[in-house]
Amino acid sequence: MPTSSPPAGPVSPEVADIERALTRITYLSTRARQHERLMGLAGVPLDRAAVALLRQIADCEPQRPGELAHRLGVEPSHVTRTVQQLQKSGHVTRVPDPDDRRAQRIQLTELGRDAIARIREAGARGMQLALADWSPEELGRLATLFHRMVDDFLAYSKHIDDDREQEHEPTEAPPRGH
Amino acid sequence: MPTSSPPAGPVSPEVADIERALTRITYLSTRARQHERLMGLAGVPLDRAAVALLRQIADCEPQRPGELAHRLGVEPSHVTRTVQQLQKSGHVTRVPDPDDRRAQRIQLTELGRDAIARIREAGARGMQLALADWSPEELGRLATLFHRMVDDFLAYSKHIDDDREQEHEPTEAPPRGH
DNA sequence: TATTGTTATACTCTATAACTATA
DNA sequence: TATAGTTATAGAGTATAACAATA
Repeated sequence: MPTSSPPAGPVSPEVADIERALTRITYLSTRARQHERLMGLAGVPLDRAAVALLRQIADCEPQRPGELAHRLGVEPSHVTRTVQQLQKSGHVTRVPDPDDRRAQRIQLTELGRDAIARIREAGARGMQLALADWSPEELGRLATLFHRMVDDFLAYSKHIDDDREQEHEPTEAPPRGH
Repeated sequence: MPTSSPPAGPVSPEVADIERALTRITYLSTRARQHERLMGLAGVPLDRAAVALLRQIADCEPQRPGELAHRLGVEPSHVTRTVQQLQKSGHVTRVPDPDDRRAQRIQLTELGRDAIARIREAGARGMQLALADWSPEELGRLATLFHRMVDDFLAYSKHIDDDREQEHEPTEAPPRGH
């Protein structure tokens, strides 16, 4: 089994460019300073872990902890911990899962809903200022392309995970090819 | 001095959309699992902190530790620590700064140069696969817009920092306009 | 027995504070 | 005295491992 797969073909310069830009902005935007600035603007005192989780909950609630962990790409124990904090601070509540008594679904409170709205608003407002020179058409094009890129990344990532799962599971059907 | 600044105007839906997509991909791409996968593909055993620093060094070498810290948005002590690791592992060396004997500039070794090339290649290759359906024109448009977005973010961020500095420093010249 | 979630623990990454050396 | 860097320390964020409860 070849561990370090050999180069398989050239990479387009555009993609290489995107890769650099994305890693750069990714690192910068996850620094503590940046986070503090955002929390200051939003008037919300939450740490980074809590914000990431709260965003995910807001996207589709009520959700089970396991589902949240999966979507965020973190371990379930981390979700447990962070949910407990958010519960103490009054940003989320738990409601029993009608289908499975092992689980409890996580739901935003009014405070949590308000917090996430402020955070998103503050973040978007900062971007708006940074991109003040852009025409509405340019912004629209970027939004469309970027959104599509993220969707494709997520789909590809899911695809990879499924493949990896198959490798470890006993194959039910005989493997064909490859 | 108003601490929680009141809403100052509407945010365009496009920008709000970009903000969501960016934070999502940002969080996911900085998870440990994702990093391990990348290192596996690249055949390079480096932790996240080391990779971030190595990328920055590769962008413009040789650089002083303070400059690296500034560009990465981290504290100088973190750079010190990470450079020491990279030096032990043979990815960077230090050369005396001719202009300032307090500092030593950081430079990639052959191993370091190779490592960063592999990492970038592996990252870009993964993206290429995820975006396999895109036409070259679409990729080009995204690359252009995205690159410009990142540049504008950096410029805006610098602008903010400068303003903050001025607030704390005694003004030397009388402030004119704004 | 398998799945879901939690508790306990440890490790990685990064910041803060105190210190050193040169400017 | 101010600046650049380092050392020492601590904290936040997240993973791993062991466990409990329900399916």
